[in-house]
Amino acid sequence: MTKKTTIKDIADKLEVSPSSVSRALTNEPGVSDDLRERVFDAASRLNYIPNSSAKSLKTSRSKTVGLIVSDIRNPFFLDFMSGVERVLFPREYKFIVCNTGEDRKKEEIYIKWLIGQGVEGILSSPYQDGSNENNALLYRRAMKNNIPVVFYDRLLKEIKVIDSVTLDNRQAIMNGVMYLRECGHERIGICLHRRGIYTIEERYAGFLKACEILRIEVIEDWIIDDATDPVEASKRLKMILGRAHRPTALISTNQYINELLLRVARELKLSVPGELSLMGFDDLSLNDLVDPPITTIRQPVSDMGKIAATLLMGRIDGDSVDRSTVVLKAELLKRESVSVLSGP
Amino acid sequence: MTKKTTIKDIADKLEVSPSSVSRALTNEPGVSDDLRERVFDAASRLNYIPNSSAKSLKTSRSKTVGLIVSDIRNPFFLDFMSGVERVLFPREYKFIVCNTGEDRKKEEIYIKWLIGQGVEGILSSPYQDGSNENNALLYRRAMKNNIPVVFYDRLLKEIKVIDSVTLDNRQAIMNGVMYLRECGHERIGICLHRRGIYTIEERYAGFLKACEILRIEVIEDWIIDDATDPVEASKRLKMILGRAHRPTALISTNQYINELLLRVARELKLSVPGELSLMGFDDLSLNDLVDPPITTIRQPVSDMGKIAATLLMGRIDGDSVDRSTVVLKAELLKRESVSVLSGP
DNA sequence: TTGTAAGCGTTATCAA
DNA sequence: TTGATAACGCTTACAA
Repeated sequence: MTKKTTIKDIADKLEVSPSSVSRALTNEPGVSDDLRERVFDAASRLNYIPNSSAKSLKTSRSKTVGLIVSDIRNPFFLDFMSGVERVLFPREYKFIVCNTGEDRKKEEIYIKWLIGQGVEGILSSPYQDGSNENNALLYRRAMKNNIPVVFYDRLLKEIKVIDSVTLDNRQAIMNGVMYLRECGHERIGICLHRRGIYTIEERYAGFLKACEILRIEVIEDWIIDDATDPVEASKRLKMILGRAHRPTALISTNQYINELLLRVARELKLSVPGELSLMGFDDLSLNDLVDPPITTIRQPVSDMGKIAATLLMGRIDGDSVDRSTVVLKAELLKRESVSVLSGP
Repeated sequence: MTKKTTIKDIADKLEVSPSSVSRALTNEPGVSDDLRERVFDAASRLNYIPNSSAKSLKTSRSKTVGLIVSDIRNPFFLDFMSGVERVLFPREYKFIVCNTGEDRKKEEIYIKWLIGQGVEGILSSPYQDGSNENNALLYRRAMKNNIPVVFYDRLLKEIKVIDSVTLDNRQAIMNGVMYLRECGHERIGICLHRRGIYTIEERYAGFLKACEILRIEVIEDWIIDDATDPVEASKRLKMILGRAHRPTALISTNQYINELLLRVARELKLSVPGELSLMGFDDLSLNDLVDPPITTIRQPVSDMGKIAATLLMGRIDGDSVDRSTVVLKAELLKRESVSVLSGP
């Protein structure tokens, strides 16, 4: 095991002072070209790698941001992260991924750790459960400590000072319901992933609103309000679909549910869309290779990532514009899992 | 903007020395229960968050590891990361995700940055292109600096001292080819994602080996050796499949290719598996909802993550056992995209 | 049990 | 243009 090279090693080797080496390395003015060159040369020969702990301790700038994700297994984050990375990397910012797994405590641990790490900003999809428990306090504290936060995908309603990028979830579902209505569907159910989560609540609200406008009767029983346990959710779904009076169309609220719905339909040997229409949420490229290709509400996820990262970079650069709340539009990909009903 | 609370603030408030506060906070012995309690109390009232830069500068332990991934958009990493996270989080280790996007230069930048960050270990799926360019030197340097490295998914052949977890890629493809042979297929093509990549080369070698053993003729023309550009690859595939003498079965080497193959078959209106059999690689849960459900070679990805992380933790704890090279077995999920050919 | 002081690797201020 | 020195926030001998 060799010791790591430090500025001091370079200084000793060149018989100059550490401060000159530092100046040379950071491209500060006030170093002769000759010395600068010799420093760079020695640095590369000695395999010098700057110690970011020391650097960030001294300058309190770490070129690092935190990315808090609610569930890393959700394909959503693949696209989101790649959007984020595309804006961060060219600016030499790195990001630390923190997976909270929808656990408030974990989120808390991570926020504190990120602040302690000296990140210059935080991108977060915050957690909030049915009982309104959340980490608003911690996000406020980060802001107070001059660490800008940008929320993406989800909001914390009580915080009115944090930039955000979200989807127009209500409108997205409303468009979906309207499309179903156009296709003749009046018996519509919805499968919510989990109550309390911002996006899910918004999507649910959009559903209710659309039903109201279109005078579609909302059947309590056709609303699955928790699909975190797929086995339980399947059971309920099967019960609902097993009855004579059953929905002709089901709306999903994320990619997990898309699959769940499809599987249940298969198990029940219900033909899709013949006997049951399905509308998905979140598009995976496989969704149109599925049997049948699923009509899906698609979010511009990668754009969301780029915008969130861009907002954050702006704040780090000291933009003092008003709070930005970007709301993106969803797109309805009409494929074949929704049937056109002829008569009533 | 408020200033962050430091140990010194707590010390001042309590009128004790910073060292006592430090001892209390880190649960070191030699502090009275009374003082410890008061310290914790003050820390929480002052919203104290330890500064990890200072801590890691001093102790050179950061409780952080680096995770280098070759392409963050590959669903593989979802499962892999969640496996990693499951072993790291309980041990209070965090991980920094570095996406190299199959770019040697980016990988280099990240490795250096990780070392500079003071990570205690690195999990990496290293890049190596056709011309054998890679960052072996840097990984060696990390090891020399006492930063253990564990390779997963891919290896660098010239490095014989680094722990690894990989799939038995050759056997995986060999089993696939054997299965095709059992089903009566003798005209088999393969679509490689990109030459030079360790896993792809291994899978290709497995293919050749199986063909040799089973006396299957290898038709050069039926080997797509670069599918990084899907448009180009589609064209070639269409040419091959458009001819009278064409393969009856095609093997894929990752999830991207699975989709590509399926799409091409659709465009050509070739029925699968009637006119063309398809064997996928890497399983996505959607693969069995696709039309037709795809027979797929599945890797135990999440296990790979757990094992890689466990090996790394072991090294960090100072295990000085010999190099571990864990090789995992793939599983062949027989679904419906492979037909059984009756006669010749 | 508590305090003092040095030092981790940098950068920034000031003086030479 | 260069060098000495202090400081960032923390830990850790060692002394009290």
